[in-house]
Amino acid sequence: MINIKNLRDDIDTVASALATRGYELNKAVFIELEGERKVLQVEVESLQSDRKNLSNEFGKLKSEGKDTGELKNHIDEINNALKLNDSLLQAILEKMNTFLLDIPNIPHTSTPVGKNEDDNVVVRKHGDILSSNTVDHLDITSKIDTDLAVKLAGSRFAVLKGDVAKLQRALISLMLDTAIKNGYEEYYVPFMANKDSLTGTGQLPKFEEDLFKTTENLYLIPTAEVPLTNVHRDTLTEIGKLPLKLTSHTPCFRSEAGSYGRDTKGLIRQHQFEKIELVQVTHDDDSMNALDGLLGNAEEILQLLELPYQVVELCTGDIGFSSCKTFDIEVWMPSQNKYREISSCSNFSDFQARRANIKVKGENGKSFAHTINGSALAVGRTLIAILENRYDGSDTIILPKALKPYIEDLTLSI
RNA sequence: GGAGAGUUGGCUGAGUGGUCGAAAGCGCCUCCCUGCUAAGGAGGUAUAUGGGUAACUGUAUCGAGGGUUCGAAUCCCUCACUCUCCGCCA
Repeated sequence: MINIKNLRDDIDTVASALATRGYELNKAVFIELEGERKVLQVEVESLQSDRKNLSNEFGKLKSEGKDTGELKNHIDEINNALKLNDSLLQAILEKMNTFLLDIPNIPHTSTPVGKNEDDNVVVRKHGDILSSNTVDHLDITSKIDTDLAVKLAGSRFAVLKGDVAKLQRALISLMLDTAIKNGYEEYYVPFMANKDSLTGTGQLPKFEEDLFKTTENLYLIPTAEVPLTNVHRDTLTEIGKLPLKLTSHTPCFRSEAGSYGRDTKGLIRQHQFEKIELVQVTHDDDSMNALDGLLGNAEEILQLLELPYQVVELCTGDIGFSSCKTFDIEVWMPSQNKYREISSCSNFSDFQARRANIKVKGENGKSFAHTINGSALAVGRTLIAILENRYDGSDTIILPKALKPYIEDLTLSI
């Protein structure tokens, strides 16, 4: 949620910043709602004040045994006016809240201006593309079985078997241990989240259709960002204890509504996938620094796994709803002959903190924290990147040395 | 699933119709005292938000929502959550 004060103070600046990300702020609606709000709020509060004073007087008269009839009539009038104005005010406030919840974060000034992903900026490339493989991961190994998953659940699921299932487990361990080494505390969290949590991180109310909802009014988490960030919902943290660094491995569940026909084959886009998430809660001065650090933590995994990748700075038209600044990491996918997203690292500034009430206590009082997160990494995509980049036509794949502590035999049967 | 108890400020915890934004203690801040430390003394210390250039001042908030009442932390109803016991269960 953006700060309503920014809208009151300088709506034109906010509107033009939001326009760069393709959001058209309805200035007329805001100005009208704000004008009505002000008048009604002043009226309601003044009536409440009157009632309070007169009620005290009423109590006095009563205790002195004096007549209260006239006073009661007066109070009744005030109450009637109050009831009317208050219901009008509540309606306005609700409209205003809906209006505010719909507004995305304001892009950071450093975010390149652009319309869509074509305007994203490649920041750096790492690792040489050595593979000349053109074979897709499903054709490389029968140990990723999507037909079987259709029987068990439906499309956009996968069954992993034998060595490939074991590889996934090894990757998870490597990623978690690397995160812990980099100072993140490991969490095991619920894979379902309530409405408050999902509103806190920004998935609700606007993106409910992207989520799986259970019969118990809980939602399956679309990313560990949700539980990890909400660990600190409604908390006040001493500035000296920042940054808070959390990590968790969880499955992620996404309905992929509206992505029909995209990436229908293989592990790229699934209803369920494993991910290691990094989350940081920082002071507002420090969040861009922290984002760089977190991005480096994610890149480290790709370097350990010897996978070629590039870092892309997303433009204003492509950053997510809650983000003010995002770097994507894209890994080389030989069968597609292009880089594909394997991590997305974002600074949310105080957007989530404001929704989730995450505060910092410093020398100059209390302020909203800044939250940052990123994947390190999406495990399914990492797995197929390893298979595809290391496939040489034989019936085995030699795994990168970094996995040695987690898998006894680096020669994988496919 | 059955029965019961509970939800008050950063924390513990009092408070059954008005003078309660709320006792007390802890914690925290400032000052005093004491050669350090510990102990002691005085004062201060919730959040959100409106109006105002400001000084200042209004309002709301005792889990959430509704009701009764001139007036609700307090009475009534609904809901959420937490805990205990029983049952079931990995």
